[in-house]
Amino acid sequence: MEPVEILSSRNLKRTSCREGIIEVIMNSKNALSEIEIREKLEGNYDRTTFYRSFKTLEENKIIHKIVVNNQLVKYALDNSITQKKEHAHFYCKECNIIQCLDSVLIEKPKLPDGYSESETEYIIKGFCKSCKENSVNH
Amino acid sequence: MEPVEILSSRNLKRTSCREGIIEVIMNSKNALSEIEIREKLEGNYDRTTFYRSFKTLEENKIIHKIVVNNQLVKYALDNSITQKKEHAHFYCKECNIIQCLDSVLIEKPKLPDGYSESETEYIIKGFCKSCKENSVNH
DNA sequence: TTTTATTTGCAACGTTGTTGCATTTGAGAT
DNA sequence: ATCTCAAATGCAACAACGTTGCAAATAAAA
Repeated sequence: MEPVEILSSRNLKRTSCREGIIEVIMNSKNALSEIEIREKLEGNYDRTTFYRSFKTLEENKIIHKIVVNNQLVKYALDNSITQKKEHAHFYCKECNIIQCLDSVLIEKPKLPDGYSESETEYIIKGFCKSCKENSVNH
Repeated sequence: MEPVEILSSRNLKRTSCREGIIEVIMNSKNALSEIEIREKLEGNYDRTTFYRSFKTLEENKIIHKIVVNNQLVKYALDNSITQKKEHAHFYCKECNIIQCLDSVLIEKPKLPDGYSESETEYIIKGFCKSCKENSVNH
């Protein structure tokens, strides 16, 4: 599915900023931060526009925000686009990459009586293979 | 265990700020934000001191930082103090309270070959019982 | 081409968190 | 009780992240 189709299917205006963000995220294997997206993007947009675009895309379930910690936020395509099930993410503390752990699924947990769930974040932090191999302490 | 004992067991200087933070967190049922802790604290400390105290307490596994999202961070006692197993947390989007879900344990996930895990965040967001009951749409 | 609601860019602002440095303080030694 | 010194604190300045209001520009439909 093309970025333009995704936008129009949600009745969102086709603007180059939105289109570009979707395209960059689509073409990336891993989740990307605001800065990483801006670097890969053609045009030069104001930070405000960026934040508002992210917000719109998130509200319309086109992208998904992954909060690694209070200082690092990354974005990936929403499951409704990728057709994936709810899954955990892996964050490498060395190379700062986030990848989907498609095999670690998030199951509906048993909540206390009367509680309801809307979203769940499951982030596993550690070191990826290449960072461990290149590390000094082995 | 008293705050003073906890500090000395980690070879940390006993300062009123550290002691106060530990005490406030100990006496709270739920995780607390920086502002909530400051409100309940006797003395008046500089924000810098606060952040450095949190950092020290976290590094020494006395408290644990729970990142709800990029704008909200809360602190709770570390599992090494509470003797609890790794568990998920519930965040109510209405009253902003975080509580431990002691019954939702975090199991060691199967990671790709060569990967290692150091910490895991599992946060379930939604609405708690009293907020759902008091809500308009029912 | 005209119209209109939406989006963008800019300026200003608020919050969160960090750094460098002088001063103060906790805690062990005297 | 006092001295000593590393460690902790307070202050000022700064950087990054994110938001708001408003005028100008633009997408999309008439």
